[in-house]
Amino acid sequence: MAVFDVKHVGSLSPAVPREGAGPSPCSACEIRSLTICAPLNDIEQTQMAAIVSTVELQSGNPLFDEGEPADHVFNVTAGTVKVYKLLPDGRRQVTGFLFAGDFLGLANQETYAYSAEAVTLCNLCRFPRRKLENLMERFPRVEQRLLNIASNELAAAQDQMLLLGRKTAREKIASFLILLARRARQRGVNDNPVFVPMSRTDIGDFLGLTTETVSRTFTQLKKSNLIRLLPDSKVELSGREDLEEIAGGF
Amino acid sequence: MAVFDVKHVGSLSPAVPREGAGPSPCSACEIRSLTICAPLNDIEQTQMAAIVSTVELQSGNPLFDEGEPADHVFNVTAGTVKVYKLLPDGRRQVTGFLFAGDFLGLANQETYAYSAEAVTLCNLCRFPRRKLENLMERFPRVEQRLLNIASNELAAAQDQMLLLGRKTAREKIASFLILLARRARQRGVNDNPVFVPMSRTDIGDFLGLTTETVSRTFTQLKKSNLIRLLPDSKVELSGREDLEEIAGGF
DNA sequence: TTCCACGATTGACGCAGATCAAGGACGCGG
DNA sequence: CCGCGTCCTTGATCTGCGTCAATCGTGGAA
Repeated sequence: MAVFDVKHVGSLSPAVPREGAGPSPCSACEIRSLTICAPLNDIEQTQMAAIVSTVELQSGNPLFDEGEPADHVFNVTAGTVKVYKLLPDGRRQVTGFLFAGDFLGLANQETYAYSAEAVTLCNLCRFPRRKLENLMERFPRVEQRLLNIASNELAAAQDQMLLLGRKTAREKIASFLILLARRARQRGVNDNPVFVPMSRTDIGDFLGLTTETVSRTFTQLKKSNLIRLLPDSKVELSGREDLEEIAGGF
Repeated sequence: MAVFDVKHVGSLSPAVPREGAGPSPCSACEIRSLTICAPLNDIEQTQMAAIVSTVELQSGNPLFDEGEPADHVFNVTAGTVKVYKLLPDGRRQVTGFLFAGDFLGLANQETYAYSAEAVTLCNLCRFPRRKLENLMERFPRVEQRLLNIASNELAAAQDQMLLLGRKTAREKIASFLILLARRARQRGVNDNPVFVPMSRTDIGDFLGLTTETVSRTFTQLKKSNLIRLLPDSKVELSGREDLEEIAGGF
């Protein structure tokens, strides 16, 4: 059973003809500067468009699971995705949340090293890995971009290790809120109040805490007048300076 | 004050002439297959040799500190290096231990995102970052190799997040010993008993534990007859199967 | 509107690992 | 050979967070 819909948008793809004969939708992509496509010129972009399809994923549905053949890589264009790893007994570690512009699926083994699942309704661009690799041989700038992305992710992973290994629950939650705000700002989205679409359980699994501790810590920060919990999963960072301080200057 | 010695070994470097007129020392490099130099042909290797210098670093000395201009990248050729990040109050998270063949210094900001320090007496190859970047433009295989390395590090970082966020002290220590053994085997080094050159404090800072807990957990594994502590920082993995089981199949 | 299911919150209690505090082992310099 | 510093180990105690258990709030279905 397919849990997501796929549309082929590439001009070379016969599957689902797009309307009209205009330029590929990629040329109108509003978040291109955030994506793997950022460094492409018009000609290169056309060739990328030829191998891309789009995926819509309902909240809670898996994109892929750890251990599956890593046949595709993705770029999130809308919504929020979580990626996570599991221990044999079911303990979960969310290793990241991905937003519009973020890339995922990088794997140099033949299988995905982690699972990915939609936190909200999502749209993604999907690239067959083989075809993207061929394209990279011809367009080294894509490879450079990918290396750049990987370097950034590595730096973020190290920050996260510092958080997981050495920060208290209060520091973890403060860091998390500041992180979400920064990522929102990067995307040009309102960063205060910040949109927090994921559940307490997901937040706990990201920060190495339980849902109860996440909830209690939110309450505690609320009582300290550092945050306010607003409707629609929004959190106002009332004391952003203090939160940054608590987060430990990362 | 310089805390490490540098020798220029490149044939184009006038600094310290090497003996004789033979091929560059890189051609005799015994661990090339593990390094960034693995994919190079003879011509490319000569050009890499032209920009490399070697560094010897005494145990305990810093290679670079977080925040310094990231002017060089390195390949460890002998010994063990630790990389770590600090919180403002001094809490430390060791994000990795590096052995012969491992690459470090990748940064797309202008400064290092972490500090690096010798755990044992070390030898490293040092490449000026600018020059390596120029070389990468001409030899895409180096860039591919670097992307490959970054992907591997990313996968390792995700494993480590799972460990830090969700494993118990016993599981962490078991995972750590198995990790060291696997890395030793990769290098073609004896993996049982495994050489554990780093201090209990360093291990604790890597696993998100205190030195006391590390020590107690070693004792506990010893009493369970899963390991034996041998002289010269060696640990025999007497119950390797069980350790793998405890580690949680990573 | 009511009912139901699921996530969030709060409380009571327990425990894994941190903290505080002594020793012990070992290597190194004199 | 001794003295000293550093790292390791072990013990006693403490505590932050996990666990277990209700209860609350909310949104969607009928």
